[in-house]
Amino acid sequence: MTHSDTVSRILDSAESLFAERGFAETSLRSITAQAEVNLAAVNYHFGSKKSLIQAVFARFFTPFYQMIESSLDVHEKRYPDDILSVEEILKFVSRAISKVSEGDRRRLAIFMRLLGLAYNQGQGHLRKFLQNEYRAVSRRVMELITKATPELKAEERFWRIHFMLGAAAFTLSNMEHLRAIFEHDFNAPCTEEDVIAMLMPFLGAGVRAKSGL
Amino acid sequence: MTHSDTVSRILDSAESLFAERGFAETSLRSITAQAEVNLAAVNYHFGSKKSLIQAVFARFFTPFYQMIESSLDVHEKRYPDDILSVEEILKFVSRAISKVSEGDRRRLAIFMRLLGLAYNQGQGHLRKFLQNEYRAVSRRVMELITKATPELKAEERFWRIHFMLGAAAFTLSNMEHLRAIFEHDFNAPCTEEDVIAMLMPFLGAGVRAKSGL
DNA sequence: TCTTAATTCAAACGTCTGTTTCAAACATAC
DNA sequence: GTATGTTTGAAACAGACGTTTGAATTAAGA
Repeated sequence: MTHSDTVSRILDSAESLFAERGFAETSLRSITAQAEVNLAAVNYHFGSKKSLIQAVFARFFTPFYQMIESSLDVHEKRYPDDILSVEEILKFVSRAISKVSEGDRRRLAIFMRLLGLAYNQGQGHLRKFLQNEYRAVSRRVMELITKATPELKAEERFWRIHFMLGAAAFTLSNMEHLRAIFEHDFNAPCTEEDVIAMLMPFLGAGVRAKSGL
Repeated sequence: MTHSDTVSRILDSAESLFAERGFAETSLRSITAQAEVNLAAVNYHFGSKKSLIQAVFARFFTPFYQMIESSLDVHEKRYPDDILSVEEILKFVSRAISKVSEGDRRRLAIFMRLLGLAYNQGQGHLRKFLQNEYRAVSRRVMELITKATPELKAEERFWRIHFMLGAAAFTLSNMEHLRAIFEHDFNAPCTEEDVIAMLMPFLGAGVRAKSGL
């Protein structure tokens, strides 16, 4: 068993258990048991539980943000001065998410669940960590949205961006529960892609709503 | 110190600490310390930590749902057969929230934070508890929304209701953080009422968006 | 006032937590 | 093969946790 094998086995187990139970509710012992590695391996390779949590996020978010960056670069090179619509911007984001979680169906749900947890657990440590770590990309997306919604006052745009983030994070992070309820109520299947396809026009119409001020 | 005094002191402390840190991250010792009561009082009066958590929610949600129920009753008696718009339905809900948290500014934030946590912590125990406990009222609101959006297919309405719930729960439960960011970025004050006023048209436009199917 | 029940209190219980220790096993280079 | 640095392993650590106990205190009714 090579070094990186142990590390990634820990990350795999931590990722799924964190998404399933939350951070405080997941013990290092349950992680190392599922990963079939020694308990001490976590502190040896990551230093602490806190650092492990950050490492789990970094493994998710770094390729995600890189994907957005590069696809935006490609687009801007091909169509300079093109102004994207909100829906098109969201498409870039959702495509990046799909690419990152490619192959493993479960990873999309995990990704979103972790995003939701980052905002709701641990007194905001994770939120601050992510904000500092990926400031550049979020700035860039924010500026694109600003260009896409010139009619909005900056203050109102700020809030609407967070309304969008909230609707997306909440829905997608509870995707599994909600889909179960849906399939029970309607006796019909419903894929993640279906939900995302319905989410887009909701968000688009929301940001373009007549001002409430 | 009478019986109910100890009980409500525990509930007060638990409420604010849960909202601040989450459930697993809040110990009974920190709750009883802040409440200035004995540690054993929690298990004596509530039986367990789990029951205490449910009691905290019940104290919040019972008057909240009763407020909605009664105000809807009044309205339907005065204007039978009146079909409410989505915005009007949301007004009923938000007014009920305001009434319940009347007096204490902090309670609105706590209320929402708890709602967000209920969906994101503890493997969904709380979500199920709330769903079972307050099934009647949520059904009633759902039916009103159905009447308000006859053009939507039932499946799409299901998801849009949850998109709304998500945007509201996420935004309002992170209200304190978001307001801090806002006031830093814009050097301008921003009240809870301002945010809610901006949230309404966003949600209204979202549910009325052209179908994405 | 005496009795009885309800409540508070300090202390302890057993269990689980993240972390540390240090020897054993491993890999790598000379 | 020996020496060196890296990784694993079993065990133990100290501390925090929710819960229980049983005696002390308070409140209430007859």
